[in-house]
Amino acid sequence: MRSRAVKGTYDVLPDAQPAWTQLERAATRVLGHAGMQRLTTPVFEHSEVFDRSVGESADLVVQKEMYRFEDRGGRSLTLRPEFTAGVLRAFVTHGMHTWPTPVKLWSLGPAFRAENVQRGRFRQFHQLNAEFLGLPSPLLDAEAIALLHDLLSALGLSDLRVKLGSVGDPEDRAAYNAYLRDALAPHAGELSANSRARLDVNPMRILDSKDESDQALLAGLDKPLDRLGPDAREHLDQVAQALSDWGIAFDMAPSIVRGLDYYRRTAFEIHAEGIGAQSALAGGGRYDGLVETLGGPPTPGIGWALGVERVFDAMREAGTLHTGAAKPDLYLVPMDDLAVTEAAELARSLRQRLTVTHAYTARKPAKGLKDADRSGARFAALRGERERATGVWTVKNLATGDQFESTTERLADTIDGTS
RNA sequence: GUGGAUGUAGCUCAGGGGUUAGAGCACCGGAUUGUGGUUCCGGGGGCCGUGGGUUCAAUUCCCAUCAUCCACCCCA
Repeated sequence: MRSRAVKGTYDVLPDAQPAWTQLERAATRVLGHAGMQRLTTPVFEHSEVFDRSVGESADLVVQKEMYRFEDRGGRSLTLRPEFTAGVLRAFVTHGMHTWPTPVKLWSLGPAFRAENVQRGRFRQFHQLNAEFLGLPSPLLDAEAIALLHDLLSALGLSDLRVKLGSVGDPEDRAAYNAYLRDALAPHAGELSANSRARLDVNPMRILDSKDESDQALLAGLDKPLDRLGPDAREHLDQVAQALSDWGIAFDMAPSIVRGLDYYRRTAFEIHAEGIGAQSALAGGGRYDGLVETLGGPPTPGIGWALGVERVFDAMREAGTLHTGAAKPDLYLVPMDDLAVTEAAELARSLRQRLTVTHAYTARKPAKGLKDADRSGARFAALRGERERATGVWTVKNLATGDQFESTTERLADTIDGTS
C-alpha cells in the first residue's frame, strides 16, 4: 500500500477549493452572460468516439497516450483526453442541431492523458471547455476568442498573448503539406528524426519543431498563412477585424498548426509568462465537419479548451488566486458535560443562518478558546455552570477580544450584526 | 522514451563513515481547575525512499532501482 496519489494526479485540499469556486463562478457569469449553457458529459466514452474524431494522420502518440480499457461487457472505453469529441457526441445524441443556432456549451471537468508529467502537465488534468456550434460565421470565431479572453481577464490575468492563425481549408492544408513536402524532401537528411517521420504523415507539424536546424530549413519557406485560399483568408481577416473592433489585442501567428486532423481555418492559443515551459493556457480552433464525422448532420463549429492547472498557476503568479479553507462564523465551547449536549443542539439550530462548529467534549476555557482560534472562527461562545444559571452563552470576538453575554435566542442576530 | 537535480519527522530543510540523527513550523501536554493568539517548559513522533555492494562499522561512500521536481520529447 503506497500512500501516494498516482503519478500525474493530485488531491485538491480544502485550502485549494476556493480557486475552483472562483473559476466556476467566473465561467458561469462570463460565459452565461453570453448565452452559453453548461453541459456535463461522462468522463469516458466508447473508444470509437475518440478514434473517429482524432483522424488518421494524427501522430500515433495521440493513440498511445489515451487511457483505454475494456469493461466487463467487452466494450472498449476510453477516458476522455479532451472534451470536444464527447461534447459533440452529446450534441448528436440529443439532436441539438434542432436547438436555436448557435448552440453554445461550456463544460468543466477532468481529462486524462498518459503523458510524462512536468510543471503544468498532469495525467489527470482539468479543462474548462467551450463549443460554439451551428454557424460558419467568423463573428462566432471572434466571439469564442473574446469570451476566452474575457474569462481569463475576469480571473485577474492581464499579461496574456493571444495568437491567431489559420490552418486553412482542407484543400489549403493539403496544398501546403504538398508544398512543404516538396520543399523539404531534398533536405530530408538534415531534418531531425521526428520531423523526417512527419514529412510523410503531416508535414505541417514540422513547423512546431524546436530543433534549430529544422527551423533553419523552414526559415525561407512560406508559412501556412501565406498560402491560404481566398475563402479561408477572408474568414481570418474578418475574425481579426472583429477582434480589433472589440479592442482585443492579438498577434498574427503565421505558423500556428494543430496536431489533430479535424481543425480547419481559425486556430488560436493564449499564452502566459512565468509559468514554466508549458505556457499555453488555452487553445482552440474551428472544426467544421467533425459533427458529421461523429454521425450527426453537417454542422460547423468552433471551440476552445482552457487548462485549469495552468490557469491556476498563472493566477498564483498574478496573485489573484483565491485560497484558504472555509472558516466557521462561530465555535461553541462546552465547559461541562451538560454543555456538550447544549452546544450540539445550539449548533444545529444556528446552522440555518451561520456556519457553526463546536467541541465534542467538555473543554477548559483556555483549551476551548484555543480550539476556537484554530478553527478560524470569528466568534467563540462558551457555556458552563455559570452561563447556565442565567441562560446565556459567553460570547467572545476572537479578533478584538471583546466579550459579552447573549441568550441562545439572540445569538445568531448578535453575530450576524457584528460581522 | 531521454537528460539533470533531489529523496532525512506531518511540512520546509540542515547534517554527517563511528554510541541514543537535528532545527524551524505543525501536533500533544503543562505553566493556566473560567479565557485564545504572544511567551516559557516538557512530550510524542524517523526501516535517513528501497535493494545490493565496499567497510570492523553505511543514514553518510559506490551501484542499481523506485519516486518526486524541472527540462527534452509530445501536446487533443
